[in-house]
Amino acid sequence: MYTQAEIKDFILNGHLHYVPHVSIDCAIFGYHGQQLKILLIKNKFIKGWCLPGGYIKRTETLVKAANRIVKERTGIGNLFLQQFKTFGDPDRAKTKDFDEEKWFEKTGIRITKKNWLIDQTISVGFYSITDFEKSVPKPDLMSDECKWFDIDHVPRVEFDHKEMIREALQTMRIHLYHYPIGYNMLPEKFTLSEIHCLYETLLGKKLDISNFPKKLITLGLLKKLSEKRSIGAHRAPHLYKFEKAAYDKALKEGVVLS
Amino acid sequence: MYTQAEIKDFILNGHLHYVPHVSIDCAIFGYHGQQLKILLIKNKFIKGWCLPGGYIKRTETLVKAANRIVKERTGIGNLFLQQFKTFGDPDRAKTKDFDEEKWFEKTGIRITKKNWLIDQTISVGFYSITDFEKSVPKPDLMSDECKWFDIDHVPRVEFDHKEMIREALQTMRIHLYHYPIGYNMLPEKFTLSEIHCLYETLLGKKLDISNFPKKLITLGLLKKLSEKRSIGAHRAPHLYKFEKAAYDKALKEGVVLS
DNA sequence: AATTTATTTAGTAAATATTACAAAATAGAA
DNA sequence: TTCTATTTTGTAATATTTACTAAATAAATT
Repeated sequence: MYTQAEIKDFILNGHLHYVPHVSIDCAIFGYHGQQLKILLIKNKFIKGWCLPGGYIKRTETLVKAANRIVKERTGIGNLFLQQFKTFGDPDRAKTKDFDEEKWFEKTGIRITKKNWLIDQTISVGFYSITDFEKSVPKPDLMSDECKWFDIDHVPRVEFDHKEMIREALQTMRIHLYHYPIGYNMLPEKFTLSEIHCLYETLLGKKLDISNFPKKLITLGLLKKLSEKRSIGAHRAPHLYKFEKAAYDKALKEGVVLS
Repeated sequence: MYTQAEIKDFILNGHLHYVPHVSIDCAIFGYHGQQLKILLIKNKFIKGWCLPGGYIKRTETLVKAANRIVKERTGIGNLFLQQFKTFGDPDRAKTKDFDEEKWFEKTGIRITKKNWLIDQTISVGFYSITDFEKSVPKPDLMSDECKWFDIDHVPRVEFDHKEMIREALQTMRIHLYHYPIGYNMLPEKFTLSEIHCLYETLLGKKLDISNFPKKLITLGLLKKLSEKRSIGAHRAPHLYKFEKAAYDKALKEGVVLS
């Protein structure tokens, strides 16, 4: 929990430690098995849900700030992170549902028009991907809930966050098509089934189980290990790992996966 | 020309009209024939060249601000514009070469640490593409030159603008691969040679003259017109235009061109 | 120890797409 | 009419993708 003194200091003096007028919002995608989810938080003072977000410390790079925000919400550090778009419409943060009385009750402060939090803010959107089973969602200073929603059943979200989710998903899928993103989302050693399942979940479509790995192998991205994983009463799958050199080259120069 | 009074007002009161801490930088690509160029400006007070940039008016959307900036530098409005990345390293705007004396001489102001222009700024990068022959480059308030450079012979640039140029080019080429960008850069009616040449210039590589148009035609993106264009002592090429419906669908859903 | 089960993996034929090149078409100039 | 430069169509060779089949095999069951 955050103390009222902490909250008060953030509201009154935050602009000394953070860059005003700029925020970061994170579309944190979670997958597990065949389900793709997104992490949302419920702000205490407005009705709808929001993407987790925050401000940028004056000493931080953008990606470091995004990392911090994602770690605070999920408990997981050093996740794969990518910018997808920056949002800056003058009226993007308008809402009719701000509960002024509740704000005063919780913070003890009547916010003024001069406060740094009130002025127009431009938000840099990042997306990240993680196995949601490994996360421990935690609300932030201004919210009282933080949880995963199926990507097909997102509740009403505030501000321009619906557009953000759409753009994040679209960019993530284009990236997935061009770059071997998997490195950041699979354990060091994994089976062909696991990477196949990951791609199906993220892309939201079926990929032929027999043909899918061939592309990756043809491109030299995967290295077959002699180890196998024994799970269940059936042929044990080989373990693979990414071939670092080919992987980095593909990340840098781009490839085309299906 | 800008008067000293105008410059003074911008320095002292700009934060009332513009969103502080956020700027826009534009990688304006120009093509003509087989040459790809980029528009740079020479700031009066620092040594290297820079991407054209500016601040966002408090009433503007990001894309509207970018449009204004591009129009002010090139004379051309409503160009094709796309965000490519936002840059926010805390030390991104550091330079050793700021000429303080010259600044004072030109503006009559000793800039203080409290001035809105001095504080940390996060910059949203946009790229655009145009036929450079149609442009009339014009320096801005703080610069005395504005001109086109061959993409392979960019001079020393300041700040993180070298990285910006690299990122802009890379994003533009990925977009070109996924979306039929041509609509915004060709006259309404054009020949197959013209669109072929545009793609070769932007991608920086040769595309088979015979095979290239087949893809576009197969995808139903082009509509053959009965008109022809007579240029020179050889077979006159047919004119084509984009098939609006298929084009919009491709823009929305993405396709794969080569 | 043989059989069954579930799944991985290799293999392949057919369909499709790409590439490289050749040839035909044609508008205007000579 | 012939020549020139370029557009446009055609095609054979090659490569890739797709859909499907069959073999392999680890563990469970009989």
